[in-house]
Amino acid sequence: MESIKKRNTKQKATLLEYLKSNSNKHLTAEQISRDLSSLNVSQATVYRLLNSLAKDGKIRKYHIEEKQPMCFQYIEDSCIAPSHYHFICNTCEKVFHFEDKEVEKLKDSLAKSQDFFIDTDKTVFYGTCKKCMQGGKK
Amino acid sequence: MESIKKRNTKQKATLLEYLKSNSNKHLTAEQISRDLSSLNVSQATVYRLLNSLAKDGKIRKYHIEEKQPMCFQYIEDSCIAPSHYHFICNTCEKVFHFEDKEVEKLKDSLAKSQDFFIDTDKTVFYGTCKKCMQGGKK
DNA sequence: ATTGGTGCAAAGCTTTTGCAGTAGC
DNA sequence: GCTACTGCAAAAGCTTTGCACCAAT
Repeated sequence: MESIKKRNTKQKATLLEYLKSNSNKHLTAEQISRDLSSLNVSQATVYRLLNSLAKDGKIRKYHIEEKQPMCFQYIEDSCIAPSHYHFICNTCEKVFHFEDKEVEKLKDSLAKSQDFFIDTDKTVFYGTCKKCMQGGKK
Repeated sequence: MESIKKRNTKQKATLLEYLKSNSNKHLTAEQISRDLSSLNVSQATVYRLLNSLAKDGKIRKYHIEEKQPMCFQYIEDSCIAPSHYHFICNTCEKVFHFEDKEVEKLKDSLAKSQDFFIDTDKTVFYGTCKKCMQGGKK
């Protein structure tokens, strides 16, 4: 099935390098495109590459609450069994990293009872962080 | 702050009735608009009402598939704690609904250890379903 | 030399908005 | 009678796509 041979282009290399060095951020396609336009990567190519990489599991593609645009983030090569998970606060939109053994339990439970194999690297938890819960802003 | 007095219009009543009788489904704005067009509710009004109701917490607004359109669902007056969660298979992209007590445990655990209050309505689990796991990926 | 990738601009889709008319209170 | 709400259509915002050219293998 994997008959289509992919080529290594400068644009792809540029994008990957950019994503790797910004792997701690959540970037929109528009943001990425803006930053790469000076490096000779067109907007259309950015979109095409992002979709392609997401399909290959090289980057993560997701929505951050309410806002329309998709966000992308590079997935580290090394972490096959990620030791941490992601949580995004709906209010302040900050991204938190956490570790919790209950996540693994949930994973096992679902594998048994539902036959779902959760990819915790792609799953992002949404909710409210302590600060926003207390501050109680909009 | 709540100084703006809201009016009860026929359009709003029509939409709410429609959403209530379809509270088990995940509806896109486009779908809703299509169904209500014959009942004299315009598309613009549907969008305005959906946003308004979501802001008031009467309905739930979220992205389910990777695809663009937002989905909406009526929030039952009685049930504050929804009983099911969502899981999307990365391979076949189907959406699954499931119930699992471990999710609640995880929620409690994180509330205690991390001070994160997970909104399981908005959190979508990603992974691979049984069928795709067996069938081998595309 | 093949043929996948790229750039450009146009098209596509979903959602929002300006404005004038309408209807709720 | 106010003025929030609605309908219409136009506009906006994000993403995809057709086509001709370019470049990786």
